Parts: sequence; C-alpha cells; structure tokens
Amino acid sequence: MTTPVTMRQIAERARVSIGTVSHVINESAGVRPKLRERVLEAIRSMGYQPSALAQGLRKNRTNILGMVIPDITNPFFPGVVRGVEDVAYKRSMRVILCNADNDPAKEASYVRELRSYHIAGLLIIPAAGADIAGHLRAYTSASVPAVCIDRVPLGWKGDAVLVANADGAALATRHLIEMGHRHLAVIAGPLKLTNAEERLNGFMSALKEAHIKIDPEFVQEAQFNTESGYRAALRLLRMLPRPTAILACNDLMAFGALQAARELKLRCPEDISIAGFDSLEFTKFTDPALTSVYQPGYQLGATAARLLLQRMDGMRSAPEQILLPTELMKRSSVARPPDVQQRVGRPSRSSKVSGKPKGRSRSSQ
Amino acid sequence: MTTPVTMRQIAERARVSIGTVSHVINESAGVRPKLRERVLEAIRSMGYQPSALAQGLRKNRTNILGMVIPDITNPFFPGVVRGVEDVAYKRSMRVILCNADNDPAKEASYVRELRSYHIAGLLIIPAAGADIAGHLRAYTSASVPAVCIDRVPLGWKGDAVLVANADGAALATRHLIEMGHRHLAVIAGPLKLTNAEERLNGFMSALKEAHIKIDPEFVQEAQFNTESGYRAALRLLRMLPRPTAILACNDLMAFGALQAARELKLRCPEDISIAGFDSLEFTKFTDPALTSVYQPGYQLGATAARLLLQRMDGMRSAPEQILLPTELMKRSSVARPPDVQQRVGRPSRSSKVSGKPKGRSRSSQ
DNA sequence: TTGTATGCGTTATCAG
DNA sequence: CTGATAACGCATACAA
Repeated sequence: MTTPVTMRQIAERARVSIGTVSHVINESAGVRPKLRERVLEAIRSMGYQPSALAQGLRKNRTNILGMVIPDITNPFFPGVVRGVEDVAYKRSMRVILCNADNDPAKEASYVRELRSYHIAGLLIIPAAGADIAGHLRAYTSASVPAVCIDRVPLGWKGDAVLVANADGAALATRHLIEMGHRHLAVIAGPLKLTNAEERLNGFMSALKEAHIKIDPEFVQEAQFNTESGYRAALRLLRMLPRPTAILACNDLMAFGALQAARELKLRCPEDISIAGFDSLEFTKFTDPALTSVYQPGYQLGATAARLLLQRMDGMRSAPEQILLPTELMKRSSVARPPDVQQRVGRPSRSSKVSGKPKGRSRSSQ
Repeated sequence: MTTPVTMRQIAERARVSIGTVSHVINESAGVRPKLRERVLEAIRSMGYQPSALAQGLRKNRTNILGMVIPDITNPFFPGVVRGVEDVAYKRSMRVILCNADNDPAKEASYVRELRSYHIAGLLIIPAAGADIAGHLRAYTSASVPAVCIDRVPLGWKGDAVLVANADGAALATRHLIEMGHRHLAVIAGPLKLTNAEERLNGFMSALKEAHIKIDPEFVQEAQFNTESGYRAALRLLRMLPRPTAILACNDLMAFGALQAARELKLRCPEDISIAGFDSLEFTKFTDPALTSVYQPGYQLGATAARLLLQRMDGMRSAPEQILLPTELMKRSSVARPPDVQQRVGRPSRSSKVSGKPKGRSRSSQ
C-alpha cells in the first residue's frame, strides 16, 4: 500500500519549504547551493516524481496530446501514430490514442471529452462526413492547437498535413495507361473523405488528359477495407467487357481485388492489372507484389506533430496545409493488357490512342 | 480565447451551491427535483464537462489506463491494442499508449512516469531482458493493478494473459513432420522473451517426440522482425545440406524467410517449406499464402483489459495466468519435402522414422 | 435536502 | 534567496 511521494515530503526531508522545492525543480528562482543540494538529494533518494495531474490542474495544461484516428487496426495508421509519438516523446509529451471507428458520434464524443484532460494539442484523422470542424474550433479558440492528418473534415480551414493524393492517383493511372490499358476501373474510397475524393479526381484527370473515357460503372465506391474492396472488385470483374486494369485507392482494397481476381480464376497481372495506394510494407510479399502509390505515413504523423508543437510554442501564423509527396512504386501486379500483349511482341509505348471502347458492347454486371 | 466551464459557473447559473451541483452529478445525495432540474439544465446549456484532471487529483485515481508495448508498427500489436481499447472504452476508460521499442530503459522510464498520471491500471507487453518486474510491483503495491500481455518479465508472478506458445509451435512442427520433413530448422525470436523461448521449446519437444534430432546450427535466434528473419533464413538456406522446412517463430520473420528463399531461387513450398507464427491478416495474400499458427491478438488485449478491470473493481484473488489457445492455419507454404515428393506418389503418413540425418555430411554455412 | 469548508499536489505571487 | 499562501476544479465530510 505504497503512496506516491509528494513535494511536501521532499520539503520535510530537505528541511526547506515546499516553495523552495518547487523552485529548485523548476529553476524558477536561484536557490543557495547548500539547500539546493539537499533538495536534489531528497528527490533522488525518495524517488520523487511530480504529479502530472496536479501540474496540469495548476498550469491548466498537461503534456498530453490527444490523437483520434479511425482504427489502429488499419495497417496504414500505425505508422502515422508512431510518427507523432516519436516527435512527441522527444518533447516529453504523451499521447492518448482514440479509435473513432469512422463513427462521427464516437469521434465527436472523443474530441469533446479530450478537453477534460486539458490536453496540450489534438491530432485527428477525421471520420467521413463528420461535422467535427466546430468541435475542433472549440480547441483552437481555447488556444489549444489542433491539426488534421491525412484528410480534413468539411469546413476545416485550420492546420492540416496531407499527402498529394490527386498526384499519386494520377501517377498510377498514367502508368496504367502507358502500359497500354484503355479500359480502366477504379475502386474509390468513401467519397465523403477528402483523400478518397482527391484520389478519384487524380484518376479521372489522368484519364481525361489521355482522352480516355470511362464507363460510370467502372468507378465503384467502397470502404477502404479488404472486404469492401473484394466485393467491389467482384462487381467490376464480372462486368462484360471487363476492365483490364483496376486502381484500388488503398492497399487494403487492392488486396481484396487480388483475392477477387484469384477466385474468378483471373491471373494478375496477365488477365487483370491491379494497382494500390499506400504501398504498405506488405505489398512486396503479396502474390503478385503489388504496384502501389507510396504515401509516407510516418512522415505524415511526424510532420503533423511538429506543426502542432510549433503552434504550442506560440508560433501563430496563418493555418498551414502541408502536402507531402507521393511516389509510384512499380512492382509486379501491373502488366500490359491481354490484347496488347498478344498483338505486339515488344512493349509498344507508342502513341496515345483514342481511348474509346472500340465497339465493345457493355452489359451491366 | 474560450475557457472551459467549471462547476462554479454551473452553480451560479443554477443559483445553487457548488456542492449541490456536485451532488446532482454524482448522485451523492438526494436533491430537490426543482433544483436538480435547474442544475441539469445549466449543465446542458453551458456544455459543462468535469475536469478529468481535478477529479483525478481529488480521487487520487484517473480513468486512464497506461499501455506500454514494444512498437505499434509491428503488425501483431495493433490488434492487441484495439482489444484493450474496446473493453476500456465500454468502461469509459482511456488509454495512453507508449512505444518502448524493446528498449528496457525507455520501458522503465515509461512505466515510472505513468504513475504520475495516477493511472487506473497498467497493461504491458514487456521488452526483452528488462528487470521491470520491480517497477510493476510498485504499482500493485500501490493497489493499481498491472497485467502483462503476451509475455512476462523475469520474476513476474502477477497477472498475465498469454497464448499457448509451446502448443502452437508444436502444432506447426508436428505438421511439418507429418508432411515428411526430417530436416527442420527454426528461426526463434529473442530468447530472452518468454514467448520466444516457449515457442522454441514447443518446436524442440515436437521434434523429440518424433525422435528427430536437430543440428544446433539449424536453430537460429533472430529479432522478430522481417529483416532479421531474412538474414537468419539466408544463413539457414546456404547450409549444406540445407533444411527442407523452416519454422519461423513469428510471421514477420517468416516473410523475411520467404524473401530469402526467393532470392536464392528456391521455390516455396516445392524446395523449402516455411511456417510462421501469428497468422496475421496478410498471410493469406503472401506468395505463397503462409501456413502459420494463429494467435488471437485482439482477444489477448481484450482479456487482459477485462482482467485489469476486475482487479480495479477490487476482485483481489490470487494472480491469474490466463492462457489463450493457438491454432494452426494450414495454407500453401508447406508441402512435402523434395525427396519424399519424388519418392512416394501418395502422401505417406506412415511410420515415424528415426530422424537421423542419413549419413549426409554437414558443413557449416 | 442544501451549503460550507477542506484538501488533493502543484505553481506562482508576494512578503520577508 | 526563502517561506507562506492562494488558487487550479472537484469531491466529500460535516454543519445547518
């Protein structure tokens, strides 16, 4: 039944006042070396540790960062979390992690509740369609900074660290096109998410710049998880004529697509090319290794945390929207489409053909 | 520059004393309906939320759980974390997550520091070789419960939730043996970790019960990560004669082994069988799909959190060591060894042959 | 049933 | 330089 040692006990042991103890700890005033040494010795020998609670109450600010994410179980997020933790740690800040499960209500309740811990700042990967921006402003207007990561909620004009989603998607799409694909499909994320929307935009604009038209049915909205990607891919792959390439807007959905293709006895990449987005660690082990757009998850988190720390330090300038670059990682899940493969012996990187579906009839799934 | 609303303001608004407000909130005393309603209304309209800090300070206990793990980036851990978060959430407890990076010093400092938050309980996946047991006892002796997950530190006799590591490893090993393998190798985790040790023991005892001897060089100690598993596999696969099957004691190392085999132009499972441990979500997408021992990560976390909650509720009985079962998931990375494959047309599950290497000479890598 | 007062462990202000 | 002392926001024992 041990009880934590307090400043009062240190003061008694060192035969000084409690105020003096505070002074040597915080160096808030010069203290005569003699006393100072006694205090330090007492702290050491008694294993004193200040109560973060009392400090927080008194200073009206803790060294806790709140972080709310959709789900740590989604393999893209651990890297982000680790990024913020690492830079937070160096500043001796700790983080309370909250999984909002893409549930706007749960998210809002977390965001609200975190205020009661007097957190020093809030990092959030917002859920779909949440009108959380107001809650977030409640923080900033109480001068505790908040920064959004990966995407922003409707109406948020504050700090955010994002990746070049449209660029990345366009990169992948252009690659598909250069490989000869003309019948491209896309499995988009939940379009209420800004990042999902941006990726779809990137895909579309790459198509447009190559003058390729797309059947509306070839854009499928899904849920950023494997199961949902699997079902979307199944729908896509059962269409006739079917697409020769699919861009899945995250790797989890791409994995689902891989699985769907396999079940339909379609070989990847011979029969169907598949590209993903995230370039998770695992993409190099999949069968086939997944071509995917890399986005720097760890950097995303680390950068956001650094920005937050700056704000905490009083660096108050206009809100920043930092954009981190993406990069296309070419692996084995993308190849030339079947017909082109048969027609030309060597890769024909030749002309940008008009992408009109050449008279192939189309029936809905 | 908003400032959070306090009980005092609620009291003023409802024209009652601060004590009365507290009473209606905590139902610590009957309050006349009239007043009660006024207070509730004030709370609602002003958006009052009690300060977790002040509460914690006063009650000397917060609703925060401390959780220290090696690294959230290791794909086995997110599930565990999620498990504890989910059960904690239902009891309106929040969790501070700490990545100790398998660094005993960092771990110890986290464990020590978490006390200053007056956490309600501590969940820990201990690092290798840390003499953290003492620090942990500091908690229990202050009557804040601590439970170890997945492994226990040296000398810890308190609560723990573990999986049947030895069983699982034996399961996988027996499967390898039944498939006809007689030259088995193992990539063990850091043997200072109890779970790594138990898995190795399971492997060894399965070998023993089949009367198979193993060359000491065929047991390689590695680090539970891909890179380390890769290097260990490389060492193993360059030995002559080389093993026909490898049990990697976690999936990350198995992925590394897969990669090593690929680089050495060895086909898996035709030339070399590989089994893992964890059965991560991704194992079904690898090339080939990885045979692996499933351990219930989410359940591990959830069970540990429930045990912790019980202790918090004063359920003080003898320390429990809960053991969760493991299960062998057979996929495609294990097949009959090359020679057996050639020799017999049909699977020969026949006799347990003496496992002596039949006069094959052995040279160190 | 309601109000008052005290203290949780700190920090910070202000005399001495 | 050092020591009292007053908050911080809340819970609770006790008084009214």
